[in-house]
Amino acid sequence: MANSGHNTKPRRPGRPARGDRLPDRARVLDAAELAIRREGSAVSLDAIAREAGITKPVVYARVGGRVEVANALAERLTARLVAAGGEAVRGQPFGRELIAGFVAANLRTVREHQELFLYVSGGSGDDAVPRSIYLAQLSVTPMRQFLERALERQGRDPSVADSWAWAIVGLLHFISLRLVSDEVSDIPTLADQVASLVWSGLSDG
Amino acid sequence: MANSGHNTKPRRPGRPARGDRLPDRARVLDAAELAIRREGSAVSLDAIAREAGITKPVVYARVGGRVEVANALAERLTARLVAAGGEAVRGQPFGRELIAGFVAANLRTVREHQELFLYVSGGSGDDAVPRSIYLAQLSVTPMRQFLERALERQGRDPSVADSWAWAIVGLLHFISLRLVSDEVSDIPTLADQVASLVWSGLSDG
DNA sequence: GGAGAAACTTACTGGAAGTAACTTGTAGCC
DNA sequence: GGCTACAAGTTACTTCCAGTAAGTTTCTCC
Repeated sequence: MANSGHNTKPRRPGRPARGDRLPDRARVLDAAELAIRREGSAVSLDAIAREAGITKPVVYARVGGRVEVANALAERLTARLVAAGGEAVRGQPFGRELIAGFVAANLRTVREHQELFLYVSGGSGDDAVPRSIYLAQLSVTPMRQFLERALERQGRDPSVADSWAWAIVGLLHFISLRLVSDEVSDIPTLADQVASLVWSGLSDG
Repeated sequence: MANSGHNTKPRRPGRPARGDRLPDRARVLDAAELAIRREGSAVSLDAIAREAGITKPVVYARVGGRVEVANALAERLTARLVAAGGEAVRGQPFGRELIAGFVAANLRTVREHQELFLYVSGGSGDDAVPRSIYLAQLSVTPMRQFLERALERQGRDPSVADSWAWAIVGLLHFISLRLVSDEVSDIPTLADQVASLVWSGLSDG
């Protein structure tokens, strides 16, 4: 991160000399995450650009407008969530424990990236809902595949996997919201409670 | 609705004659719903005011700014959702059928008020998340009470009711998102699939 | 009947997204 | 080697919208 920070004096206009390029897409998104951490989820594009040591049109060139920035960050966050969840279930036998571990891994990841989570799940702009759906779909796909395999191993009908995946992603989303906003802080307990619902359901069997 | 419509010529400034007041809070919110139906969830406060036949400062006087309008509409929508859900479960024996009916009632209500649903669940502004939480809490409270009673009747520990209520509300929210955005249209099937998850869970017992 | 409050409208302010216009450096070409 | 075209930036503008201040009319009450 050669040029990060907000103390860089404004460059003269024009193409930079000596072939040195300004921050690339990944750096801009890094800076965006930093700006969000610093200023919260209502951060402006100008602030993001400033954090990256560049100006707004460069953000547009590298990533795009508000929508694209938010989508790109949503992809990053989702990738981390999927990775953490996958890590947590790898090699575990299918059962309540696995689900609790999966939920806990998700919650820990969300807490690590609280402001980012808040930014991508609503952030600002009129497109919060389309983005929510986009964000959700990124999680839904691996979840559905996982459920399909699990259901097939159980000899049950896998056609519900898609609906169940959406349901579980939504469930996780709101539990995460509760975690980052409310005063609920005990992740293991919370994860266990959620797991008990998803595993056994409401029936008293 | 004496003065609704957008074709009213602009009044002269000043206090209206003959003691007739302009639309009250409820009328303004009615107009807001109408404007949302017409212009979608990115509607501006000016457009809402115009729809009500008034001007922006009156919206501020009656309801408040963007946040307050969105919250007020969220309360309305939630009230309808809670009413529809309560109606669906009244007198029914606790079981999978009841859950499916409850979910279906929710989904039908959301579909009736698609744009309103999209407006309150993200709409615009930086406060989408606080509002999501507020909106959720309105649903969570009755849901928690219902679950507490059900769990007690089953002789189980009711302390999970709060987490479960959040989980179920989130689940419903995303299933609703999927309904209004995706091409999923068959509410009974969807409701049944969701009910099967919430009732029996993932365990193959 | 006049002063002050009440209930409006118009007009302004400020911030942020998105874009046009300008500036500087580089590369290819004859 | 100079000239043209393009590449890669910044500055400055436009537009839109939320929120608010200032102005206008009517009502009320002494």
